[in-house]
Amino acid sequence: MFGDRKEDVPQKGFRLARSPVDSRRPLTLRDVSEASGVSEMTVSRVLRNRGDVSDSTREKVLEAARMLGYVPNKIAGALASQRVNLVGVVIPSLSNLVFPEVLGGISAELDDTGLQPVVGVTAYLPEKEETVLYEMLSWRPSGMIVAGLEHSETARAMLRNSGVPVVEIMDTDGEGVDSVVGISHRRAGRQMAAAIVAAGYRRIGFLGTKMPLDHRARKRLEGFQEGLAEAGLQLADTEFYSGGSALKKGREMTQAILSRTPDLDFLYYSNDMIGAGGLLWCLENGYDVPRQLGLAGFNGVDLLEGLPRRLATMDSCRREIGAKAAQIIAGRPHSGVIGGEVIELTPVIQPGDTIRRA
Amino acid sequence: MFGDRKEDVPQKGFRLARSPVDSRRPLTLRDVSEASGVSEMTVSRVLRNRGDVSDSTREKVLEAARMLGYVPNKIAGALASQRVNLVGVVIPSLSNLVFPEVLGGISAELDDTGLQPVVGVTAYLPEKEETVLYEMLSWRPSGMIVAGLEHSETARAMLRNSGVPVVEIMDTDGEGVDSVVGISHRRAGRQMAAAIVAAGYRRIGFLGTKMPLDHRARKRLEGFQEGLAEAGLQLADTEFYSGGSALKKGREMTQAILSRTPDLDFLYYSNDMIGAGGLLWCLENGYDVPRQLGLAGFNGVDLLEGLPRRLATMDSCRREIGAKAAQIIAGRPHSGVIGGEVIELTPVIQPGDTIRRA
DNA sequence: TTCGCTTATGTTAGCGGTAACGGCAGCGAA
DNA sequence: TTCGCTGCCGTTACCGCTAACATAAGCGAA
Repeated sequence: MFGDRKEDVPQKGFRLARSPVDSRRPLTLRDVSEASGVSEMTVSRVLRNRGDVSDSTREKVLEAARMLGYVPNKIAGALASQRVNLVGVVIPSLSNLVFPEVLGGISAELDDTGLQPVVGVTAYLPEKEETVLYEMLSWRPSGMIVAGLEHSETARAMLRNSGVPVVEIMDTDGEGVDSVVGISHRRAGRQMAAAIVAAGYRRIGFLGTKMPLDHRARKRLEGFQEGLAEAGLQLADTEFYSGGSALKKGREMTQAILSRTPDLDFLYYSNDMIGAGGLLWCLENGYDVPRQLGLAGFNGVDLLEGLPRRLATMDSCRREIGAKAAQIIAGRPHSGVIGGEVIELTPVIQPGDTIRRA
Repeated sequence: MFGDRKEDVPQKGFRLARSPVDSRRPLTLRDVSEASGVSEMTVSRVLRNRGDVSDSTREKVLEAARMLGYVPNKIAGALASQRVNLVGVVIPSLSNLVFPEVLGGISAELDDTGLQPVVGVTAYLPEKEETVLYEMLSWRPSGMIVAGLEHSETARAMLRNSGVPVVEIMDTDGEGVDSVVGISHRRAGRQMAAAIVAAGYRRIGFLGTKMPLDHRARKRLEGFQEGLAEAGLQLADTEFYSGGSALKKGREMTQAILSRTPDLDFLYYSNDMIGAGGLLWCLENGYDVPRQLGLAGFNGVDLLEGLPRRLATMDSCRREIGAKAAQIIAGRPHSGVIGGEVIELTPVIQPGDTIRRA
């Protein structure tokens, strides 16, 4: 009553600037506690809805907090409680459309768990991935969801030592650090090869973006080749490109490969976007799709629905992968080190209108 | 020498579990300091590259940190230093393609400032925006970049009281809380109207997504109508839709509006994606574009490059907006409350091939 | 030699919260 | 009345790190 301890005793440095009139001083629990006449601890309890507090006190505190416009400091809270409600999500790109969808699945699943995703983008660069992981782990998140299984040894070590649950997503062809949720791209490639061969196509070309670090695309191609090999076939031609508008690249590559190898009867694209470009080009240039020339992409993006003809593709279970990954993180009790689950989802071929019906 | 204080005196609760053999105990500065035989402060200095440390000591410390796989705890660091290297970025959606691009501009600009963007998505919902802002502000970021100027009163208050620099982006038609970087969508609409009228079109229809909360689209439409009014015209018909694949919606809406009002000679779409769908539909159905029927969209997404004909559009300066916003945040000295800048960029019409040449 | 300055390192006191525990009414049962 | 319990709230001791202030050694100049 005769004077609050601490607060009005000028201490040092910037503390001096914190005169009671200075409304720009950041608010703390103490301000709320003084305004409502209870201890900081009680305020903390009210704001976190934890422990017993009488209704009347609760009201007072909430009112004071609202009046002051108090926003709790999670930094302090996290340090004290050793709990952080963040989940790191590391993906190679945001412009690929596929990744925002995975993210959508994660967010939706996390929505009522109190956990919050924080996104980091690697641009397909291993060094960047290391930086992003380091940065994220330094915030001691409750979990990490990382795209792909291929990481530098340093990155793997960081994840392993971090003590937080890790889920590697999108790909199951390989060894994970902890849990894994995804599809087998190798198998996906084989499956598509089988379907194409079964439909009677024989002169098959592959078109992809030149991304040595897109391991999933690479595995798909490898699987595809294996699948062809089983039927005694091999790729008749391939075409790679990088950068730029995928739709446009799809056109250009298609023109290029068909003028180089005119007798191709099927084009397999490493993703739907270039596939769509290819499809548009083929239709404009009078190809009889799918009789004369079959086409297929990969991913099952819903952009395809607006195309003149539905491109054959394969769903890559993106939302579901995100959801499952989030479930694993959310379900894992705090740092209780349980073994890594591996969940392999099975993509389904959507034949569309660009592959001959059996 | 005779025994480390603290560490080997069992204290209480979980501390007991922290035996020296337990390698899963989280590492702290202390571990590194013990391993390298210097004080925690010196380790801290080395890891942050701050203050004078002899080369030999630096080496020792770095070696120890590497050996142990130590990752600094930013939570503690931030609390102690009152500095957080995070910038909150709040956008309505990730699947709109436009927003990842803004984000790209922000990231690129922030890349060598030590600052890191953290993304929050509002799904165009004001309540969700409040939650996201609250959540972000509770981490005391160095700045906030928020899409749009329309926020709930609560949200504006939070931003104002937060004491961090705020940049509202994408839109300059209205009052901002602090700084603003964007384009005038109203003016953009007028400008497009003027161009269309100048090209001789008179029976003009508008097609947009039914999103009452997409204020920028609304302002564009209002500006467009104003522009038409100046020429003594008004919209001949409109069509709205929501949800689903934008490309497909574009087709459906185009078909709908043209069968209802067949004498339209121009269709203005609220974004490029539905515009692209419309373009495909028109071409397939034998419309003579742009002679008989002109088309235009908005945004200037590079997807358009792959279309059979280049859709007329208007660049929305997305990367540049992101870059400028990031510059403001990065350039603002810590919480030095300087006045809010307003930067209005000027979008340029890209006539493409779907509007008659003057 | 002494002073003053620089360089390299350690010590102390928090940052703003929360876990854990303590204390004290109020109240029904023994 | 006494005990034990529950409901409510406060006190204390940190969480892991860094700002600010010692401290100590080395060295050239006065």
